[in-house]
Amino acid sequence: MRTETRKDEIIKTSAILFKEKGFSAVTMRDIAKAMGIKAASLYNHISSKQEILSDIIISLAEEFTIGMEHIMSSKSTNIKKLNSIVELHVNITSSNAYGMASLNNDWMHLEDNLDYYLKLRLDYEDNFRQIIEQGITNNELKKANVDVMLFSILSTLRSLYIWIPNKEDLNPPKLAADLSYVLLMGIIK
Amino acid sequence: MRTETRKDEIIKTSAILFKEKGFSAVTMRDIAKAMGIKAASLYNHISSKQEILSDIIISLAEEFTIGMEHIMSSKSTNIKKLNSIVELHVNITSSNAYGMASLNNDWMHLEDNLDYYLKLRLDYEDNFRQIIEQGITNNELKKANVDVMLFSILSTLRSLYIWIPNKEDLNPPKLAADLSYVLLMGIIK
DNA sequence: AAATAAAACTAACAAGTGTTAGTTTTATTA
DNA sequence: TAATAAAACTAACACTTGTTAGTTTTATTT
Repeated sequence: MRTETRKDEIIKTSAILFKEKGFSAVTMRDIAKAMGIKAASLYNHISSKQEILSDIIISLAEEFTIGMEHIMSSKSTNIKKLNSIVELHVNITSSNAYGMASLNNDWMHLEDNLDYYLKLRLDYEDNFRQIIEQGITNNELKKANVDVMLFSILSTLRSLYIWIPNKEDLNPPKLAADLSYVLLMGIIK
Repeated sequence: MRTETRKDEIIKTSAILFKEKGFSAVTMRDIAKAMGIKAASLYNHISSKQEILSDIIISLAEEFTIGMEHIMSSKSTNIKKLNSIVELHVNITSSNAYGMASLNNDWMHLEDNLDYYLKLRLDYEDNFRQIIEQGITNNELKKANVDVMLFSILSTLRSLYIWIPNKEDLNPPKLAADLSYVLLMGIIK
């Protein structure tokens, strides 16, 4: 179990601040103050403000990519795959809700890693769409507008970071189950 | 039909830039350059950068409030009310997708109007929740987790601004119908 | 205890920030 | 056409930004 470095603490603290005000509105002096040190001292551990953002976002994007690869290579029904995607989002978001805010809102401020991030995101969405399409082909899913289905589920999952920190008594498996139910079965009786 | 003032143009241009990079990352010089003038000239029409943001967000928030008031006072079924909410979001978002980005991502940078905005948002959510609860009471809706239902629908509707500008051939009534179907009926056959 | 490494500090920089004051140009009205 | 109003301009301000250089303090290792 890797012990937490000072750099990890900086990234964690930054993520909290980034979620509150966004990357651009948080200064190095804000981050330093939150850690009880001076801004210049941060540079003993990180090389730039940009690196902090990049670390937060890319590590999360790669977590999603790995999770999706597992799901794609599994031999389950498409509905079960959708359930797994919901679980993936709930799990990642509940262990790092602050970082998810940056992933969602500040990805455009990536510099060196912007193209890489965009590729990971596009691949993820393509896999997601494929699962839905196969679900329709296999008569598991309704023959409705694929893009609307994809957009609707994905935007709910992407917004989880707004919601999760407020649930004090968070039970990830239960939340995933409730969410899957509503997203897949709808709300009409 | 009110003709567009220079101030309106500034707000429109700003909203486009705010959507791209967020309020904090856009400078008065960026806005001016996009309009082909100098930053100082903006101040003949607006009193501060803050005022631009406030105008964008508050006018939209009030549109939603008015729309919700109409829906609440109508004597339709709760399912029809939910359909109307979907339409409300699709209509407002398709006529001002750029502004919706600020409403969603930059509300925390409001100063004088922050409390007012938060009150409008809270009232809106309370009305939305009430419709869902009454729908369950009346046996129109499934007896599932109310917060999950609310969160799931609302976060999809709030994310519409990301999606709508990409649909070149946008047909708002059809989009609203497709969305309502997926959100209310689910995707499982 | 001496030597080394880690992590903080102070001081400063060059560039960029929102905004103001005062002036000139352009468009509208009398 | 003269007077007025609208909208642009230049120049500058006080402050904040990310970051660097060089130094001192604190902690770890030999």
